[in-house]
Amino acid sequence: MAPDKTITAENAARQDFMPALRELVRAYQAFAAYDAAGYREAGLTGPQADVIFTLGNTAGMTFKEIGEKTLITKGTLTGVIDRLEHKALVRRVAAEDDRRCTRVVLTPQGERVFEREFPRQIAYLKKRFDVLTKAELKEAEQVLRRLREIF
Amino acid sequence: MAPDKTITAENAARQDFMPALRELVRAYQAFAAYDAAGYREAGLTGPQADVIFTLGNTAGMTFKEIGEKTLITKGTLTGVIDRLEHKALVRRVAAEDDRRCTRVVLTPQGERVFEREFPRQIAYLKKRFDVLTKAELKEAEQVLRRLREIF
DNA sequence: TGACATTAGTACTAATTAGTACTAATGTCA
DNA sequence: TGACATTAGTACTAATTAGTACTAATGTCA
Repeated sequence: MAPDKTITAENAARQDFMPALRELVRAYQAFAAYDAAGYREAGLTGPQADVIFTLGNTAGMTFKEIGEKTLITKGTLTGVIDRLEHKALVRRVAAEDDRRCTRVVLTPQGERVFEREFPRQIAYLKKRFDVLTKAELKEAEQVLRRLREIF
Repeated sequence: MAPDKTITAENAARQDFMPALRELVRAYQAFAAYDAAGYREAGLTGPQADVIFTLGNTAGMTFKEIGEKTLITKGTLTGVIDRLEHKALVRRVAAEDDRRCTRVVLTPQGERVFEREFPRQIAYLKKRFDVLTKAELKEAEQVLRRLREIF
């Protein structure tokens, strides 16, 4: 006879996959907290840093493109770009070819922030990842890709 | 001679650890999106589900304890508990021993939501995790614990 | 006892988030 | 051409978030 596999409020937390799930959440939260501490010192919020780092070394992007890269929905992006524009780090430029689109471009001041803060943030993250071997990094990449693919 | 390892805006994105980092973020985001679709159908927001699921099968917890379990800061928690109280799913009860503390307890209605939604959400997640073998789950758990520990 | 530090929760702010409704512009196709 | 669908961005809402300032209660220690 197969054992009863009905999930109840009592046995739910003891499913086989729960330890892996818990560690996924914890690992991400640990990373996110460390990451946030880095760009907060630079005076940027998470989404603001994300947009600046995405626009760096490009000729600008439309709202749609920025949203696809950063996973910020367009409604949210309006406010984020508003605040970056207010800080004079980006400009809205009308797209020449499609008048529905707005291109967002780093200002010279925004480029300076990118040139300074992006390498600083990467170096800051590298301090922690440096304790991992190349084999560990490769294994993590593969395991995480497998996890992503199940959704 | 050692090669120049200075991180610049140009080479930052090509650091060894970037693929693993990218996959960590993507795997978590894929999980979070799937998870959110589950409890949204139950009429709960993420933090609300988190609190209900944390309080289930307990005699209630203080704000401090709930915050530690869910990683919701106390300022945020006030509003989350307000809304759950407004939905009549939890009650604030004065703690007997320490008058600084408030205990938060599921109402009978809140318990019914827990009994119904917690197993449903776990079963919903299990559908995706079921494609992984026990060995894959174990490897994921170990790799993710290692990642968490570097922060 | 009384000064001082600590702890718990609330009030408030600015920013973010997902989502809906909307307008303007563009594309499709009979 | 003209109806209709699609696309891009904005306006708005409710909820969440981290953070600061605050009050009430408690603990510590001379």
